[in-house]
Amino acid sequence: MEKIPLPTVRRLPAYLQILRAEQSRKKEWTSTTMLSESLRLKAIQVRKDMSYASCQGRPKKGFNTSECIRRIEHILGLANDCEAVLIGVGSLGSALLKYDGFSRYDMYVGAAFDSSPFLIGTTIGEVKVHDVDFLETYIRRTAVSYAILTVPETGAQEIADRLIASGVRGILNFSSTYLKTPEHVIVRRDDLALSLVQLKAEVKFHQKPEVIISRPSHPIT
Amino acid sequence: MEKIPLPTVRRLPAYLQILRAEQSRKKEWTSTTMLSESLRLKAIQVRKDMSYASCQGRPKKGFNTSECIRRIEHILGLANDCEAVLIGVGSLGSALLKYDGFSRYDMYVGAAFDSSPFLIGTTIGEVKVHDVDFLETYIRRTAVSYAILTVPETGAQEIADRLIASGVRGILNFSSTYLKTPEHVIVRRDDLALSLVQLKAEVKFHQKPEVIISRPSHPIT
DNA sequence: GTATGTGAAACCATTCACAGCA
DNA sequence: TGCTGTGAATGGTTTCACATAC
Repeated sequence: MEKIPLPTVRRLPAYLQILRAEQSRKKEWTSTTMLSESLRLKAIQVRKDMSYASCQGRPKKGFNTSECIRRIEHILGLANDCEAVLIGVGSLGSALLKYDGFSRYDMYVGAAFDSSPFLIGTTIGEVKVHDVDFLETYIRRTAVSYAILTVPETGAQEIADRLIASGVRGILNFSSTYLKTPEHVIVRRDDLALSLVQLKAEVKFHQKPEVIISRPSHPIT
Repeated sequence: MEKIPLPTVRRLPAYLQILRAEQSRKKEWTSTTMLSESLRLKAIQVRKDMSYASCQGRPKKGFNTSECIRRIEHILGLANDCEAVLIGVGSLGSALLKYDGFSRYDMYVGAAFDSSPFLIGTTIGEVKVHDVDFLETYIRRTAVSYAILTVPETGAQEIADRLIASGVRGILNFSSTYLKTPEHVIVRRDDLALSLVQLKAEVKFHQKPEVIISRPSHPIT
């Protein structure tokens, strides 16, 4: 199989979303043009990505929607349900527990953890909140590989260490901390403030580039 | 002034965070080594970024912390406070209103908007919730340039259109919708489910690359 | 004609190698 | 020796040009 560039892999979920929408509208074929217009990407890039993903289309028609969906789902490993745990049931943590979007990619939050006696035992958005002392036991028992970290900054590193020691391979970190983790663990940092300031910086450069930045091809928005 | 690569611009806020922490610890000088270890970046990359940002350091000492902070703040345009509005006071919207991290980058949410009579008039985390009908008036009056969109998918495009018509230049979109926007508006999409599935995909490729992906140098985690 | 497919070229970012300075 | 600074080389991604299929 061919080598797929990381940026391409990151765009695949976006294609998947559009393709699924097309499928639910009973469209058998989806063209590059359609995908590129929906996602604001250059048509040529979509075609190249499809080619990397070994999706094959037909001239004049486009790509077979269902087949393409299957290919992408396979590459992303979405075939079967995938559980994540969430640690830190503050306002952001609670919002994520109520969030229903994860199922779009066949993922779900199976359990939440906190140390507050007021929260332990409660259920938020169908997810039960456990005592954080139970964290290691739960992860080992269920062999969960992914964790969503919504704890205050000060506790983030400690919890991360415990997650990793218990076998977690991927951490979605919403705290502003930069976690120290071993090579084999992937951390993705989703810093809300950072998102906003990056947006601001890009707007600034876009309108009056007193500092000139390159705009090779912006990521999917 | 020199052209700064977009990836560099995106790393600047991270440097800023570390530099500020150093400053508050009264460290006059900050070295590349220190920055690179904190952020898990290669030292050479940090130096190159600093060079792009026209920060100049001294051999053996490093970079002057305060001066470097000023440079980066200037490039990112953080000099003065910057307001954003938030639309959609659901659970995620509320969490963001209570979130106190924006001030790290001298930004704040000045007003929130929703259509629910139960929310209009209330104050969440010091931010007042207004009737969404008041949106255009508020934006025009205060000349706000940034908006955080935490509305359900179905309403996202309509609100975006109204924001843009009122003069907003940057939208932080938390809905899963891909917005159609004119060239001059920057949209940054922060899809929570997408983050998790991207994390999963990267973990998958990292452990058993049946599909091989390139790993040039991952973004800051 | 219209849309896919692919090797080559262009472009951008990262890394290297080595220079300079305290 | 330890750290910054920079032009050149490398590596990866996007884009182009053109071939191909219906």
